[in-house]
Amino acid sequence: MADYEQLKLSNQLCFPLYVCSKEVVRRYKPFLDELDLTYTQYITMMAMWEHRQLTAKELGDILYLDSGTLTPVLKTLEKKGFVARQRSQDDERSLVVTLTDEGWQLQDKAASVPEKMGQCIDMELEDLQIMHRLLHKFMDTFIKK
Amino acid sequence: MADYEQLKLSNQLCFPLYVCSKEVVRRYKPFLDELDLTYTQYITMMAMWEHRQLTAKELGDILYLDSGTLTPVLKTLEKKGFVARQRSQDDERSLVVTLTDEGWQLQDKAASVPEKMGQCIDMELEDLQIMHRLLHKFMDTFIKK
DNA sequence: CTAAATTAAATTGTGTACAATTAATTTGAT
DNA sequence: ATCAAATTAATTGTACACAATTTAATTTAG
Repeated sequence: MADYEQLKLSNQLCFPLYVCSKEVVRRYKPFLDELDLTYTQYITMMAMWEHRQLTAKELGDILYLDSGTLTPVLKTLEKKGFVARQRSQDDERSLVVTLTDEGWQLQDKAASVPEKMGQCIDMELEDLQIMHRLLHKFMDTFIKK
Repeated sequence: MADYEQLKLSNQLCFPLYVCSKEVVRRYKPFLDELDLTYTQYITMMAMWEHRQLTAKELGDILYLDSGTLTPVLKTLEKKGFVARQRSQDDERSLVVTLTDEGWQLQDKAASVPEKMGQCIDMELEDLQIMHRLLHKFMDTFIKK
């Protein structure tokens, strides 16, 4: 007789991870709508604000996204006027992404988003800190090649 | 001068949640390929194995998915022969989902997936347990209406 | 008792995600 | 120096995910 206990959703680690992730992204929506950004576009902009200039490859490494996802996201951000895309002069294979003035200005509007989000999360700070630490520890095990 | 420190990816809770969720789902893939299931189809089957019979509404409540996602997933599972879909006799609005023999048989093949996944995760059991507990605590704050 | 409100699925439209492939460029080993 | 191997984006195809709308059935209020 097989042990099906492990097949229950409540015993999985992945399922609550998947649900919490989706739920938090969903709660960003009203705030990100004001910036005309989706969540994926938002984290892309966050990486750009922090690094000023990145290749598509570097963005993919930072965001854990491949070109199949990033290419359309970057084209959309370009269309919205927040970033510029141009081939690297050193290496024609590379796509260099930079922020436009409008992209930089958006950072001001975005500055209040983390705090607003914090108010949406009904959990003790200590628990959030532990979760933050464990998730980063977990991420560190995803040895990126 | 605005404080942009909070806009760094490393200070976010959502970003590692989002990355870890995607990575774990990605690691399920080789095991789920053997069952001819995607991750979404897998958690749907897990709910069905646990509850034997559910309406689409109940499945959505359990899996935190809406009909826009579930309808095509259930149609695919029906096409693969794992579930049957039929209207409730009590309430024609409701869609009752049941498992086929093949759907039940799949549970045997799926029984080893959780253990195989456990071996893929390079983190101490204690950390995983804490994370599990905190994620469930977090989920409990998503007061479902 | 019936019109209005509610509920449940399905549909539509947009935007990811990711695997696999393709195309262009660069690198490296001989 | 040269060509095979590696690297980088882009493309293609499949499958979600969710907001918003639509359609049909049921419930509720007056």
